[in-house]
Amino acid sequence: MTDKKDHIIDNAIELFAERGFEGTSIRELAAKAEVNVAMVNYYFGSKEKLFEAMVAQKAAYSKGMIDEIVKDKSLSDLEKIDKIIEGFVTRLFTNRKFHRIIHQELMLSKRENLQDTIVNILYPNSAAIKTLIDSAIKKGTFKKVDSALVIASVIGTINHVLLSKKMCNKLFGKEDSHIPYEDPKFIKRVSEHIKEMIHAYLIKTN
Amino acid sequence: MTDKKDHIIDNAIELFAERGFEGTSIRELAAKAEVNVAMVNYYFGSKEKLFEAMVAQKAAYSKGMIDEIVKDKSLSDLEKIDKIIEGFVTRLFTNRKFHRIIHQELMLSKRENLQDTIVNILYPNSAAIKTLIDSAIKKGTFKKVDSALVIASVIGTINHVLLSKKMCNKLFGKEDSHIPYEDPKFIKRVSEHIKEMIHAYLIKTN
DNA sequence: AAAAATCAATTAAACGTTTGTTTAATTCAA
DNA sequence: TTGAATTAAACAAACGTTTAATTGATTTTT
Repeated sequence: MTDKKDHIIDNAIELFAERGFEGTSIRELAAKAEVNVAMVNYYFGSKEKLFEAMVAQKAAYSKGMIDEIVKDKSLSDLEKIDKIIEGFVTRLFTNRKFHRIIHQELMLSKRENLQDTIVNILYPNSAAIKTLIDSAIKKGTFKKVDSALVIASVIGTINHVLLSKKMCNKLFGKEDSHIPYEDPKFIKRVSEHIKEMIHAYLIKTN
Repeated sequence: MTDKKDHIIDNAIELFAERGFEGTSIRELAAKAEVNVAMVNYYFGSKEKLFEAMVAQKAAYSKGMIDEIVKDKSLSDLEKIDKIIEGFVTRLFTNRKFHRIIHQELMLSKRENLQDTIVNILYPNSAAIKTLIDSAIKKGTFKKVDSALVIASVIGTINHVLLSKKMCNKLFGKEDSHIPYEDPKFIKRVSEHIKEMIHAYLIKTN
């Protein structure tokens, strides 16, 4: 059943996010998912193919949204940037475990084919924002900024909060508890910060 | 000889950065460093202790600098922020392979003791900047910003450029070549971006 | 409706490799 | 002659994967 494949993938996401791909054994995974060791290879063929199946299934988490916003003619450029930031923060926070796995993978030089797959999924988002910013600069709406690095700042800020867990626990004074990644207030706090910072940088003051 | 220990550590940094800790075998490392497999355990005791020795040796890469800048009474708060950003960018770019390893480690939930060690090394930097920003806000020099997230933006921007290699190759239009991490011009481009963005956000406009 | 056949799902056990580590012998300079 | 450095070989454990047998529900045949 597809049901069971999903169940294995869900458990794999948990383990890969916490222990890494090479750091997770199929026996650990089988134990956590409460299935026989052989089932993983029966359903997916191999550990690597399980990984690919996971990416294929969860890839949609960042699709579509941005294009819709960019095309919306009722929004100003700045309103579009705001909506994109909000969407980004919400989606990455919601899918943070998968996001963590993706970034572990992007850091390494193993499985380069898979890296290309991931980049092909994620990059269009960055490209769309870049186009938006560059055209607004040409129009004279935005200041002449380094658009590639603006994107690095937006995504980098989110990533730092999401990925460097222990570090940010201290930074946000949550040493004994946890950062409330699920709390809408915290999510809003992050997206408001990014929006305000980017506003201050993009908007001409004269 | 300490000479040979360093030689092993240097090769370990290369491999760990590219293939991860679990993804690197002692045999691969021994082959690359051109030493016998047994030498790693002879010198370091175990693979994990090799990792710890590596961290201990390279930890100093971020020490000191910030404290000196913060204490310098000839600098304004904004000048201090600028100097700190420049120092951060330069140091992390210079030690980017080690930095990559550190962040692989921070993402995972294995070897928690080591994580604490790393956080204890890196966090004082973040804390110092936070104190600086918060006191400048109290003085009225800076706008009332979310200082924890400002730090996330500074470090996050650098990390995104340094860690998500394939992604940033595309973002910076270097698909066929490489991002010139060693090029002073590129390093300056990054630190100028961060400084300008943070300026726009921190400085009161009235 | 009962019996037989079919086939995907599931299992425990074993497969051959690779892993980190250790041993015991050897080299080699002090 | 001593003791650290170095080696090839072996170690047990863990790894991803495969096998071959069994289950159990569904379909086909009687």
